[in-house]
Amino acid sequence: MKPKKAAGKRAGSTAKRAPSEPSSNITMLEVARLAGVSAMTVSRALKAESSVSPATRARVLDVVKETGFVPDANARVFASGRSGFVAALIPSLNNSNFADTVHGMSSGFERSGLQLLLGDTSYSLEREEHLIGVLLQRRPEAIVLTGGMHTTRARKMLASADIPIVETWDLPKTPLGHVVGFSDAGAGAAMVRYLHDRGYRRIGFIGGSTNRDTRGSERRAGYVKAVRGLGFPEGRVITFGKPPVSMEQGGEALELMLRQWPDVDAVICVSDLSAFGVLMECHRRGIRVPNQIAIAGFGDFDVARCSWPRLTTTAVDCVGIGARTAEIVLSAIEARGRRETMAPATVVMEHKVIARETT
Amino acid sequence: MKPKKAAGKRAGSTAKRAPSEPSSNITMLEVARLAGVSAMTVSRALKAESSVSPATRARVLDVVKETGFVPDANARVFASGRSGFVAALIPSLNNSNFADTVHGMSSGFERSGLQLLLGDTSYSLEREEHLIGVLLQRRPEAIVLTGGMHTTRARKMLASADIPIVETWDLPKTPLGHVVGFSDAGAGAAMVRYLHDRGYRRIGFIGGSTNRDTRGSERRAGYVKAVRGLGFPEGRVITFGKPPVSMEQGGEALELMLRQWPDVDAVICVSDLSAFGVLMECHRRGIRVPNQIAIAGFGDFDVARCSWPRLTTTAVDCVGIGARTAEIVLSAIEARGRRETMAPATVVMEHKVIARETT
DNA sequence: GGCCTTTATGGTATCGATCCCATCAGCTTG
DNA sequence: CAAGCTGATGGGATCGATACCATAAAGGCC
Repeated sequence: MKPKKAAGKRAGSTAKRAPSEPSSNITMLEVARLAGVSAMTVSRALKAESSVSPATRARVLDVVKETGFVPDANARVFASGRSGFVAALIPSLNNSNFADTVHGMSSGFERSGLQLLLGDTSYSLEREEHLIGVLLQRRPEAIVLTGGMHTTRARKMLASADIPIVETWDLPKTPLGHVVGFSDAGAGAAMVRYLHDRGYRRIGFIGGSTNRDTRGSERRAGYVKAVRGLGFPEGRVITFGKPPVSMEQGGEALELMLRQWPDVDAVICVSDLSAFGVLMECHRRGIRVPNQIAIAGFGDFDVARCSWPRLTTTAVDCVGIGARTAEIVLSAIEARGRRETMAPATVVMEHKVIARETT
Repeated sequence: MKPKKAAGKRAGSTAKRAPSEPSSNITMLEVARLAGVSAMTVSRALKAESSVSPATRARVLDVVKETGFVPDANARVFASGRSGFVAALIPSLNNSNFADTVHGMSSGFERSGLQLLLGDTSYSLEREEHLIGVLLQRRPEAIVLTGGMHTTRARKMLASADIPIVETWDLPKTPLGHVVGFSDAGAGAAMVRYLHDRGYRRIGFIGGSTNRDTRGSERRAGYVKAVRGLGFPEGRVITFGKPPVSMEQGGEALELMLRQWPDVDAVICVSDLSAFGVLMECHRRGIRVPNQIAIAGFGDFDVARCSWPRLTTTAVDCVGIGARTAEIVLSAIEARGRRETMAPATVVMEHKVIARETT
């Protein structure tokens, strides 16, 4: 009744497996048997740099090819203690900026064999907390977060997970670990200064109505501070819609802006998407851009580079954020392999105003 | 020397673990010991619907909370034979249409506890093949592909994996399993007919220069066939750039189109992105849209809905593709749980022309 | 040629949770 | 009140690959 491991036929054990067990039941032991070696040797033959004689390796790889054996990563993880996963949480997959960062990361992990385990928080801290709980069960070797705002429980879970953490896009005041980000407030302020230099004086801001998007709120805060610094006591801020603010909402926000401050001569938008919405709405209303109103966005999306007229925006190296994050994760994991702990790194990325035709 | 499982102190075993082993070493057995029950009871207490007395469950959950115990999904997978993963391969994360489909899927899986394991093929069949090999090692319970084109080796791997397969977005002639897609050729043809009905006669097509994007090629094929059907022997096709064709490339393609066929009165673009590029280029050149040239896109991206003038396009329910795919995957997995095999399903989604201001 | 080092390989325990089966207490039922 | 049933719980085996250690074989050196 008890098929021990030495048994050649393993079919008997399938009766005890879960219903979803695939019928193709080729294991490393089976491959080993067919190649006339031990399971250990098969394991080594499948690793690139381990010590197996060329003849043995060839024989094993032949059998692997014949049988179509695919090693079970779950068993590997279980035995080796290394999951090969890096968990990454982003506010939205459907955002070119974050997609670029994901791309930068995944390119960076390509050679190391690490695999991204993605989670989409929909800009919600509760969803982030939930996803952290779920993803940590997979025992990722590191975790990458977007932003520096997290629930208390999330922070607790992250702390006890005891893995390298990278917070991206923001520059949190009390980082959980490593940081690769930039100053949104600085970006907001820089755009105000740029517009002021170009002669604009009645500068408004259009953004989301809640603080769900902390990066957007920071940009707004930077705007407000800069405007005050220039001697205009009051910011002309229109907050509209739940983040992320869409193109359409940008157009609607312009309506509100013009009603409240008809004399506005420049509008900074929380992202290029809303800026584009504003621009198109201006076309519809026959408002000349930039003569009557100047428009600036954020993010240097394709649509900003290609619109007519081309949108002035703030560019951040989104792919670079991902690439730097991957580098840090790799170093941290490597350090851990040497039983060392990598000192928390903070990488501040640049943001720069890209002056185009709308200002 | 051999600490058997009955031993209370488990610290001795850590010396044998891999270097990356987290120091927080709380296992289910540890929780069980602290709660004064068996590991099995802890396991049951953590599952919602299993038979544990309320008192015991409460005691166990208390200990879980205190210790911050996070169950190891890898061990669970290993013991239960169910990975809880569904692998999904998409051509590009940085595409609103595919991101929508991913969103539809992940919403559909939300309640079942299945987790998406995403791979980005960059429109490359070789990368797809590679990713299939990598992802299958994680023993996903189902795999979702985009399109019906796959390498021979990929097909072989998928067949021997013996899990439910869903091909999305296309309608492959020889499906690997289930299908949730629509007819790109039909969409291309429908747009030609629509433009013809509106009185346009010299209709051109702008798309990518290779067949990497099979969906784009299908749309083009549908266009060519429809144009011939209307009695115009030659299509006016500009192929430009490697897919996915960007906004900027759309503008450049217009240049080529006008040089080769200056009399073109309508342009169908392989996607809204290139259509938008064409539209903006028209603005730059002072070409009136739709009076001098009509423009149609594909995909009903935000930018089409919001541009000035608004872009005529073909809408497909991208989120719906994901949602239906999730339903099918869930049914197939459930059927497999009953040791049945679900008959291959084919869901044909609708596509419809959204007439707007550019035509 | 004997001794030591290096290389190739096998044996065995092990990771942590779950499955199957056994058991036992407390109830119901005729 | 015995027999049968249901619900709660524990025991032990198990999933598949890898770490560690042992050992055999091959080669180098004086």
